[in-house]
Amino acid sequence: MNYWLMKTEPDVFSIQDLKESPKAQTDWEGVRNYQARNFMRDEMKLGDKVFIYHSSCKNIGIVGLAKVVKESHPDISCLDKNSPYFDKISTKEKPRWHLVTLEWRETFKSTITLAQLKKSKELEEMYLVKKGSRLSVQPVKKGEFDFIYELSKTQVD
DNA sequence: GCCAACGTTGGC
DNA sequence: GCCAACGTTGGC
Repeated sequence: MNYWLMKTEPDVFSIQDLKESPKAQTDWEGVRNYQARNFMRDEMKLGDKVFIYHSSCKNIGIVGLAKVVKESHPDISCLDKNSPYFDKISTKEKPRWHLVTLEWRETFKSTITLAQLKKSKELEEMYLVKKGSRLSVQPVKKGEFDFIYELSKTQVD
């Protein structure tokens, strides 16, 4: 079992949108960064747990939990001329981009804010809180996952 | 809206 | 293979 964190801009696709998707599942399309793609293509496995993180918004932070319900398959939005994620280099035979399918598990009672994560001694080594970290798909260590998940259960609004 | 940090592109 | 120019991310 591996643990991950995936960023999304809630104005584009929020955890509520995930929850309200058919079967509460969605193909995580639009990732256009090789390192992030490689995590999805090569390392994310069925049943892995994924923190959902809202970025570029009013209330930045981890908002809930999802799990991987389908491993790597092509991100066909890269072939769609009308998609904002269109990529002219990709072909049907060789799509450059791959994704996984996520299923909503829970939405935390309140957002675990980035500021809160940064203040936690236990998370000093977490990739997310390091300067200059921009990866939209990133691994989370088990200890970090457990600590944050515990926070989600104990904190009140 | 600003800007630091990072990634990508393309000329040489 | 280097690196300058440009584009993007994302917190503030």
